[in-house]
Amino acid sequence: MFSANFYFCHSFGRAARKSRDTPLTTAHMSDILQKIQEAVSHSVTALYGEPVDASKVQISPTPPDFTGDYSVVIFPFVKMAKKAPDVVAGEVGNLVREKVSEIKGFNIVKGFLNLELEDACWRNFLQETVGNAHYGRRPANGIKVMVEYSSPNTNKPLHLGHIRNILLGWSCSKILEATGHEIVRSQIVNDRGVAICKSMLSWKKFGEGKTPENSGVKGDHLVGDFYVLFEKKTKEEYDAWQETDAARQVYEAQHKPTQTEAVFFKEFKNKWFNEYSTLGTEVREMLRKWEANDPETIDLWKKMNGWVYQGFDQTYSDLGVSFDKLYYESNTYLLGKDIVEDGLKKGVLFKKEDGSVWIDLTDAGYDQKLVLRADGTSVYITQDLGTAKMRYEDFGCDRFVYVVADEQNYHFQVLFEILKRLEEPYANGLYHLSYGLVELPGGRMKTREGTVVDADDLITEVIRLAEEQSNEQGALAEVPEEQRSENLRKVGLGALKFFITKVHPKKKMIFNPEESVDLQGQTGPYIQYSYVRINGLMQRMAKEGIDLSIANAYDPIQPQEKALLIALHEYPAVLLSAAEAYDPSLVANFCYDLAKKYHKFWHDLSIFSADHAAAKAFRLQLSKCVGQVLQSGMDLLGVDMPERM
RNA sequence: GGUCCCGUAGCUCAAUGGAUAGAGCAACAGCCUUCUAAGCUGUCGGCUGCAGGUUCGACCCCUGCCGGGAUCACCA
Repeated sequence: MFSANFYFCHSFGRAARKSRDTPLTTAHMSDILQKIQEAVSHSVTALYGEPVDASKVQISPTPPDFTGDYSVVIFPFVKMAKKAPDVVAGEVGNLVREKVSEIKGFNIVKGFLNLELEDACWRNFLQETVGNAHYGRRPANGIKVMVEYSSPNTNKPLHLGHIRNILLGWSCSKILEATGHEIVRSQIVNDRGVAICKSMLSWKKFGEGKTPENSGVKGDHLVGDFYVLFEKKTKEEYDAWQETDAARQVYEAQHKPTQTEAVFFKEFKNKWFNEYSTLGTEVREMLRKWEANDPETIDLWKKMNGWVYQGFDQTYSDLGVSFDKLYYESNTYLLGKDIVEDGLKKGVLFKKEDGSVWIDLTDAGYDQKLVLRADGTSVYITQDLGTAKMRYEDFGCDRFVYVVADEQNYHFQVLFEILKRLEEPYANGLYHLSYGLVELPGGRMKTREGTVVDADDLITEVIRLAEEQSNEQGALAEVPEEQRSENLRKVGLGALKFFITKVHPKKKMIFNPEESVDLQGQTGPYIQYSYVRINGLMQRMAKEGIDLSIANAYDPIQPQEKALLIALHEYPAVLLSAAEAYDPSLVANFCYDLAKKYHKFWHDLSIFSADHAAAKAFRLQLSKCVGQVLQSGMDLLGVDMPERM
């Protein structure tokens, strides 16, 4: 099937540059793709008389089944050349080869010009990369970005959904940082409102003085337990109420003909809570007292939120994430009114007869949206308008990334649109990193059905799985306990974090607690394992005092080695794409691909017992470089590498 | 109903508009006297939801359908 259009051109003019004695003066690998693009551009123009933008020349790694390192897509030039694709490829190939001394030869397959680079290029690339701890990273670009990646409520502990949110945000912030941005990591804590009041009231009525200290329950869980208890007590009250004469009268007077009693009372629950419930009345009273700064209520609120923060801090610390700036809703929920004032002045907003303030976004495909109630109090979006401005004033960031689930897409579209119309200076730098919800095999997680996967439980479980696996292997049997548990932590969390970050953010993901966090195959531990193998090599290398300087005498480079070199060479471009797309999954998939190639290399080729000293040195150097890049890439996902496993 | 997102192997996920759509899991069959087998190799598995269109070339872009989800609050 290849016979008609498959031929090699290796032999053209080889003699002059065949000698290995004098190393080629090559361009740095980082420049070579650009050099090829320019050469193609010039060649096409010279041959066919039409200008071609060098940056538009498509060049990509040659797929493994074909010979070559990089391939140029020739189809775009076929029309201007008025010749068959393979003829064009041959003509362009010859000219490009003359212009770029690093090209050893080329072949043509169905309109693809496959270029093979001199091994010297790759040896040089390895040498200049292996010592470079910053490989792939870019210098500061002067752009300041705030990433808000956690916005928990303080009435219950964090769950699996928060974990995806946190890991995505953390990873994005690391990727942006690596590509030269200055980062401010922020959290907005929803520390006020009716939810926390429910926990407070519940504790006050039924708590019997329980604290995290005297009960041994982690603070956020303790507060969450009282929230659940409140819901339970409310349900009991509601069930009892339904038996009363008052309930009967309400049902008789208000039910629709088609509604059974059960259906009616199910739908009536909110109304009942707001108008009939004793607990409802008490909790509203508590909220009122909070808003009135009642000292006793504020004290309780501070105490219980304090417990929650201790708990959150523990979970954040377990996940290895941190924040530069915390915002609290209790400080921001009144913000935004000045912006509304300003918007009215500018005529962007308008006031209805009742005094409420609105914006009309129907021309942008949205609806009319309330931004301030008639009584002058804020709604959700008012607050976000205010905090946006406050953040800008606090830090002067050029860009703001909100990591929030996709159920709030509409909210952010509207928010950004309003800020644009108000001509806020930061309005064009806003980005909603929207991600799909995490679902269980049976559907969404439901608090009421008790299917919520708790963050702390999950972390404990993945570490337990790692330990179980490790015990089967027995590899850590000799390792001191402290170091052992540290490695197991890294493996367990590596599995969890990789499992979550490898999925494209926009996609909703199915999380099966039984099966999802594998330790084999396309997983975090698979990648960590390749690092551990490399680490073993490095220790032995240090012990034996091996000199890597003869690596440059290695020849010829084997396909398994070339595959690694090409992958390593892609790394900086992967980071750039990931930063531009706010997409950690690109980095995750790159790391997996690199680890896979390394395992193959390990299996196929001997390292310490290589035939020649140069081969040994080269392979060690290559391994070291792979280890560096894997560590660097996984660090951007928040994954630490164990030394042993 | 309007708007937005997602439909790829039994399952979980990949694939800057480019070559024969790839991995892992599950199932089956192999590979440790050798640098850690959490590894490697092989077999099995597909009308990329359907139908058109644009293009030299479409999983990818456009249109229309069909499924699934989100959202359209003076909740956050």
